Amino acid sequence: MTSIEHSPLTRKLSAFVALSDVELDVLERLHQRRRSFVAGREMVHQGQSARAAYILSAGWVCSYKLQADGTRQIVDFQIPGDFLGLRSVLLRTSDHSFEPIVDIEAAEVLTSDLLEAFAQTPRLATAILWAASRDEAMVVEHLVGIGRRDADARMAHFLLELGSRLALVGMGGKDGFDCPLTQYHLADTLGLSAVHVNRVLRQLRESGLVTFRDGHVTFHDYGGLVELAEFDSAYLDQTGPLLK
Amino acid sequence: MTSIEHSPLTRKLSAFVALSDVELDVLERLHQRRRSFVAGREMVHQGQSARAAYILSAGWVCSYKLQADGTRQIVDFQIPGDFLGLRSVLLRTSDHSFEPIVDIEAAEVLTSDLLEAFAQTPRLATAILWAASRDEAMVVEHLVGIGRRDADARMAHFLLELGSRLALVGMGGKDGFDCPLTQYHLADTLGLSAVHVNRVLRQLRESGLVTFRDGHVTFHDYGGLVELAEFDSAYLDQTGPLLK
DNA sequence: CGGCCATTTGACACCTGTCAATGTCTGTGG
DNA sequence: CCACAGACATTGACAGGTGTCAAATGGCCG
Repeated sequence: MTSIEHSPLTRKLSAFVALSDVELDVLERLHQRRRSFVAGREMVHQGQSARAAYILSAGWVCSYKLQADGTRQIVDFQIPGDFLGLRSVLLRTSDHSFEPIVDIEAAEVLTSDLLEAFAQTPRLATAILWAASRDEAMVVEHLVGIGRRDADARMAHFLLELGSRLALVGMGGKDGFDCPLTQYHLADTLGLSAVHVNRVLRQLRESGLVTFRDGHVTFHDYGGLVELAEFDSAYLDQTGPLLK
Repeated sequence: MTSIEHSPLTRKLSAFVALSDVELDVLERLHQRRRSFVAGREMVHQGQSARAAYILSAGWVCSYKLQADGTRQIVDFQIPGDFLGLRSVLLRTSDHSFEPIVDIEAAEVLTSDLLEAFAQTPRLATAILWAASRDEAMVVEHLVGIGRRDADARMAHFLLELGSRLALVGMGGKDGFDCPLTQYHLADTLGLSAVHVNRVLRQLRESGLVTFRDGHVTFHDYGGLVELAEFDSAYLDQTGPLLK
């Protein structure tokens, strides 16, 4: 049905697996229970046990961990088409907080509905688990970035990864994308101070590589960025293990 | 059967879920296909698609990613009782390499055997997935450590976490544990240089907190270390979501 | 207009990396 | 038994990347 306009999640999964009409239908039905959250107010606090998962349909969210000394480390961002708290419902775990960066729209998915959908359409289950697995690969890549790349490469890599993810749901391309993040978000993501983030951004801009300004990221020299970041999108692109 | 001596994995899972005799039996049967690997020789190279998973029964392994510039980032360690490449077989993903740190003993688990075991004993499946989920939480905590802790706290946190994990399989306690890692391993894990690792270790030793020497870690002031690292073992201890 | 927030910039300190040399131990071969 | 090579650990000197502190700028909104 509605082959005209699909949800971002559908769009993303379809890029990797050809889903049947039945599967598409089940997938769309997971989006029924719509909810909204306002920017800035924590959706889930770390340690709180999750009741449901969400499929983000509009807006950006970040997941992070707070430390006793007040600093925070952003672990990941969720953009339209991403699951939010998937693991937390399958197994209560994943002890971090979620905060909408802008006002968001999300579909609430009850554990029971999800399991039922999985039972009905195993290929859909595999596709969703593939997506979850890809999220994990991103966390690992994030770890590598913080551990072994200097600030410039880290920033470049982050922007490239974000661009690729957004492109997958039609929200950007090799020329750039809209981005509601502040430099503080970038700092908490990359393990830098906000001041240094600003310096790095200036340097990347003055090198003619990329501009981050007024809520928009513009790639001026995509190839140059890729080289600086040693960006290899294999961990994002891999066509699923399931294309049977 | 053999209620006398269980495998480390059994021991670990039993700390969180009371497994029935049937479940214990299925679990032990997963250990039938024994294999050995020698220290230093890469078991799996990143990008290579995995045929099977392993349950480590003796020895230490590390999983890491190599970068184009030759540096490496260790993502995680596997100690006895840990799964190795579990995700890689369920879904081909998790693009990193594995290397035994010492000679190891492992049980090879074919995907089919694993799925069959899961089908037979759902509670066992949940327990194993819980363990996998805990591994993920450790990666996240690792990320936080590299991003937001200074070298001293990072080292302290790492040693404490390792100690807790080992204690769970009877290989250490609050006084210390045997540890085959070199300072280079620590450096590649914590995102530091080997030289700086040495400085940090010296400082921790001279502060009377912990000694790392001759393959053994000795906690001299456990409470002090916990405070320095802001170590909160909640993400390790959480009793499963499944104790029904 | 007057706060408030994000951004920007400069000065300075310090944590950490790099380079280079030395020490220790182990295993190997003469 | 000794000489030697190789791996790991240790140390010092120095440079540089990043954090911190402080202040100025600019946009947005009540």
